[in-house]
Amino acid sequence: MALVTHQVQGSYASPRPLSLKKGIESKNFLAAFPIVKRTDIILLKHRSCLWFYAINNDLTSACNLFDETPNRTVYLWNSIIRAYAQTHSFLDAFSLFKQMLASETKPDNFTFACILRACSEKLDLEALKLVHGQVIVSDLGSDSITASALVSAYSKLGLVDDARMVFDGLNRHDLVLHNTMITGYGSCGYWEKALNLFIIMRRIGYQPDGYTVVGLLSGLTCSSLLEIGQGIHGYCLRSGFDSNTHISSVLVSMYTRCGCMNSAYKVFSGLSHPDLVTWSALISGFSQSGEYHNALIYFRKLNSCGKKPDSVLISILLAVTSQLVTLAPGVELHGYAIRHNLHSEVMVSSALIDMYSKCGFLDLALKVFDEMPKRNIVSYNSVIASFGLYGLASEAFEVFHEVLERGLKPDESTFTALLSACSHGGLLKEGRDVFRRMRDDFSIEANTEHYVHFVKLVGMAGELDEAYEVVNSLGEHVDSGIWGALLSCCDAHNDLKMAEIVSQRLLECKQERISYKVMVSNMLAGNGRWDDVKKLRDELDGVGNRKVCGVSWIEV
DNA sequence: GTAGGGTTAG
Repeated sequence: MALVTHQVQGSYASPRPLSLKKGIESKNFLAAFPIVKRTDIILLKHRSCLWFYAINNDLTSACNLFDETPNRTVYLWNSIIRAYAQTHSFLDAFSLFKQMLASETKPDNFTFACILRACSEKLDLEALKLVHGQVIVSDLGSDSITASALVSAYSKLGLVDDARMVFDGLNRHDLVLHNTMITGYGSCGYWEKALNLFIIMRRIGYQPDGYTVVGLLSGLTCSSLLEIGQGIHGYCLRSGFDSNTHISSVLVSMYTRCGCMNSAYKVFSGLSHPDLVTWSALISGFSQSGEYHNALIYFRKLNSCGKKPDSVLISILLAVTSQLVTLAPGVELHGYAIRHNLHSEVMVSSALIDMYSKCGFLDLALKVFDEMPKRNIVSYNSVIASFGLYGLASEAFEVFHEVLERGLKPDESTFTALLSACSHGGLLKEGRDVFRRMRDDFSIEANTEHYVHFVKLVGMAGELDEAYEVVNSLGEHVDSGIWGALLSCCDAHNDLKMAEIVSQRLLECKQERISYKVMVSNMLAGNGRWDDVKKLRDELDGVGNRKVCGVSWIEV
């Protein structure tokens, strides 16, 4: 009772009992008990019962027992805080932590580890900084358990430099700290830094374990890093890690990202008992490499093994069905999600919005969006993209304003969706404004997709010189897709002169593509420049691409 | 105290 009457301070509410996600069956209770040999039976009884209640979805009893315990040890505080944190009742966990700070019992390194994890899971940087301050006040800044929790928390919030500062502030680094820092680098995309730290770790004499290889593998995201991934895979085989499903899933995922589906499949088929995550990694791999039918085939195989999809796999499959523009399986998945109470999960709903809008049912997509109990930036992005897809740019902007009103932070995809909407809707002024605000107000640097949409927007509006200047300002290493966008604008406006300039630039950048040549060839033909068409035809002949030479080829 | 699959971006 007393626990519920604790003061509400700041935004932290009083703890309330909630069900635990992963309860342990009662029958395992006795087997899991430690052997009792010593004195403080009452305390031990409280401690054990509290633990028993906590793991059996009975936080009310756990709370009551906690309140009744006269001398609350650190262990007891940690147990109850952990119980709330594990059910994602973060406000309750924080509230208890504050009460603990005010009590006679001071938090130890395990309390901080638990509360720091809660900060990162809640993506609460403000709380993380406050707790970090408390760590220093408590003189636990050099403790390896607290430090690894800090490194992990900062990394999960994308603040890998802050994580490194914590790491560097320690005199001695154990294996877990190295692993945590390597994982931080890997998950933030700094594969080189991860490898450098790995090399240092090896020099010190640490033997890499499963956590180390997972951390390293997670940083390998493109085909140029395939060789490094293969090297790490070799190490896994030599170390006998290949039967570990965690590591296998990461290997499948790494090979997929590196564009090597054959190797991904080999890793998967080498497992005698792949679990749901490994199956999902494979199916996602097929989806990402455009093998949508294989994705569905392996989903059926998974079903025949008696395994049932969870919300992640449903989201993957919905993305597959939206790519295939096949409504029926998408609706079936929606039904399955409803029956298993997964339809309200943000990830599933966002994938449903995308699926319905791509299959031509914007109204159903909006219905899913309206009924979502919780939304995040991805769900907003999905609905902005949906409006854009249907040419409803002003509606897309309305949703964008709602994002800002709700205090959500727009990301790269938000601006891709908005610029795409402007491009489809021909909103030149608004598009220019968004492109500027993205950098000035939201500190997001334009990526290839942003430029493709922006160049198309400006170019299609007839401002070809401006569009050219935008692409030209990007220098030599500009993605050919951006030049391609400009070329299609030249085609739309039949500006052959500009198209030839663009072709020349593509040639200089060694980024010529057959499709671009075909486009220029068609434009030349349209303008009666048959000699130039023939020249292009000969070039294409030379590389065996005569068949792709489009309309102009037939007319020649 | 550290690890797996992830929905949006034509």
